[in-house]
Amino acid sequence: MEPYLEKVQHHQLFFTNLHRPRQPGPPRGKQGRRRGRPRHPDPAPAYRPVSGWLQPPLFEARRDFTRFNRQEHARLDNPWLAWARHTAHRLGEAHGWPRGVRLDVGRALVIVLSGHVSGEVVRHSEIFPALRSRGLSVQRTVEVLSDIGVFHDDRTPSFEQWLERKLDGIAPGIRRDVEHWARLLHDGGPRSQPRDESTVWNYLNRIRPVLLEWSAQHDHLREVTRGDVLTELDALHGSQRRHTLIVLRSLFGRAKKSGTIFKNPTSRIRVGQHEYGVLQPLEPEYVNSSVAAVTKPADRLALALAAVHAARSGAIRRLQLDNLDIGNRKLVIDGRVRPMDELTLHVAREWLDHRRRRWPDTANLHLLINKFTALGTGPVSAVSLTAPLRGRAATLEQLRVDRQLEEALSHGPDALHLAEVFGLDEKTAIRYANSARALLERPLESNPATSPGTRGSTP
DNA sequence: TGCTTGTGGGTTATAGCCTT
DNA sequence: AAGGCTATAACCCACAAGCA
Repeated sequence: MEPYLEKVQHHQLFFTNLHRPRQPGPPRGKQGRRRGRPRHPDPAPAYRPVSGWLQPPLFEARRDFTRFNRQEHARLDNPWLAWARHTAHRLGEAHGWPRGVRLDVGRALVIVLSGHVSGEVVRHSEIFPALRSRGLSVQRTVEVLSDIGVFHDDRTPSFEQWLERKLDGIAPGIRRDVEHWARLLHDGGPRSQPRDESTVWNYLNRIRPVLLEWSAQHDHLREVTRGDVLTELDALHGSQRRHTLIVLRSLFGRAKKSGTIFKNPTSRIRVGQHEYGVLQPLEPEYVNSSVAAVTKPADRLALALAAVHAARSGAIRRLQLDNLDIGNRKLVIDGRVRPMDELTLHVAREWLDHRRRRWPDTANLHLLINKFTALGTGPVSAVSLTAPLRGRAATLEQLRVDRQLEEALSHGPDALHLAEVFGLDEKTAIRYANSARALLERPLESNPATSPGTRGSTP
């Protein structure tokens, strides 16, 4: 055993009792949350907390690691540094960090921990400028520091910064209720589940123009009348109107519950049923253009999964290695077992070969990984999956819709069959079946303007 | 070991559609 | 009716690779 390990193990005991962060914090909704990254300007980078926070000791001066000089300041015998290097080695092995990353983390730890003494914590704001200017990975270093329990994350959560920006300009009396409502949506409460962050973004963005307008006329939500709400709604159409009403209902419902308003001005205003158009099949040339656009093994596999198995991009990202059973030619997508066809089998083999060659040591169990996620254990981001088909008519989602429609057309418009094959909700399956029926009745009529395939793009 | 650099891919914000 | 998911664009970070 290397000499420093003995010291270090002593410290480990000390540490586990005193400084190791508590178990991961309260459950916050769905898995696969993204960890935000610092955003410029540097001094107050944003992030989303993932686990318990350590409180920093009071009155501790902020250190300036940017002046660190290896010759002058390195103290390689510091036991904390030794323990951290040992931990980095362990984490690196476990996650298959490439040589470059391991060396970088090693250098970063020397900078941060050479002068470290017991009881101190290392703040994100202290190390970020020093490591960034030297091109060292802040994220991997933070992983090691967190593991040995000396890291304090002092970044402001990105949600807070976002909320502050969005509440700006709203009259104080209204703002109080809106802020309370938004926080409750985000964090959850005694009788309220925490919502997905994107839901909160959507909600507040949707009604912000309305709130700004009301801020000019009213001081408090209490003064908003049913007439005010109707006026706002009259200016909107379609899904804009639907959503605005739904969100206002959510806001006023909360305000009523907490007693800040007496009467809910949105009650008994009908949202109305959403009219769905007939789903249109994709033109073959759109599909061909997308197929031609994907050249990398991972993208080809994603395309096959969407186009053949009607998998949603979220489901593709979540796929684990053991969801793929090459031997038995089976595939498990979101819990549904599907037989694997020739094409999928082929691109899957291609990808697995590539994956093995490029990241032989990765500890990530997800089927699809990239150079970032190979170092950790999370899924790839949504963007990385959808980017190759950006700007094309046949996106992953469109290919998926097309596949389901095709099944309905070739197998007959049978909702039960669709629900079974693709695991669709009954209502959704009926919608596909209806579209198929409409298309079968008038197969020659096709209007590209209403086709979902043309959404957001100019072919 | 340390420095520079190109770029693949990540984050954020927003609108619209899909699912339950 | 409510909530969640996806596509997209702008912006920019982190990694890999090359070199000294």
